Amino acid sequence: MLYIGFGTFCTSADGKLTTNHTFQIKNLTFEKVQESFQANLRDFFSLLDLCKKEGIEVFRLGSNFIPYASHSLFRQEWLSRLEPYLIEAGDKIKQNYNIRITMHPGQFTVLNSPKIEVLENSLRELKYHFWVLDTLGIGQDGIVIIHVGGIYGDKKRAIERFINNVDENKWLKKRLAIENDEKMFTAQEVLDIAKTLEVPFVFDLLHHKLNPSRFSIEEIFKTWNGKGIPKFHLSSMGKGKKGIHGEYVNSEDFMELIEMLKSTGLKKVHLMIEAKQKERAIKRLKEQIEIHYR
DNA sequence: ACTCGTCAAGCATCG
DNA sequence: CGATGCTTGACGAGT
Repeated sequence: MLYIGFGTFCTSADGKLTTNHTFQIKNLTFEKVQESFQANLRDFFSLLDLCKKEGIEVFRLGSNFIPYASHSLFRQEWLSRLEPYLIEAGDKIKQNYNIRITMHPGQFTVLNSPKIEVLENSLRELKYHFWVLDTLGIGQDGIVIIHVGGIYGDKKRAIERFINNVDENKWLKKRLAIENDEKMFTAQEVLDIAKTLEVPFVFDLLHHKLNPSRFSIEEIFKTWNGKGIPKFHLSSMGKGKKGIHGEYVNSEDFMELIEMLKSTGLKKVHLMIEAKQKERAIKRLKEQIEIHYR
């Protein structure tokens, strides 16, 4: 029997709670940073309460948790001033919640770019994400997920560059995880990279359907050694253009993923539900699954 | 009181 | 070669 723990991210379905409070860069001061951060921290705990109530086992913290933390105008001493709040928050999480915390930097984080400044910015962004999780005292299963990046006219070299850049920054391997995307790098290609680098591979079913390849599902599990319960992304197509996340998740898409996983004999997986209706989508899916299983 | 365009960042694709 | 989509909250300008 396969047990599934569900996950949600960043905000509540009603839009009232978010860990992405921010402001415009032209207004950057420590006071503005602290103001947004405190709002994010407050909503973070409300969201953790919501997860507890709904039986949600994974939460992805928004990248704007500390706005502009990797920007060149952001002073490093500001992080030290926020550190005590994060340590306190981390203790609270450990005491009161049993939840996995992960992060997922935006599309600007590109580790295989041929442009040195893009790579440097990406490393700074990842360093910030790692610092947040480290300071909160999050364990090894607190992964930071990114995509492989661009192709730049030569996919083979783009992959080599990704591998070299991670190898030259070994600290990345502590939390880095990589995901297949809907246009460029297929599940097969990302899985190969993950095996080479010994970082976990996060399989996204919707991306795989838009950008298909052949791969072994058993190989995915091996990449998770020591990095917690294998994590997958599930979403359904929204109306209109392809690639847009739907409001909810179809139980057909869920069943498709489960069929892939079932044969492997795995006991437990984490399923990040990427749907606009967030916890409501999880609730609805759980109700639909009950019907399927009975 | 509201709607609308703009904002740190990268990439590929489309016209 | 310039605009657009990915994604999302804040905010200032305009109505």
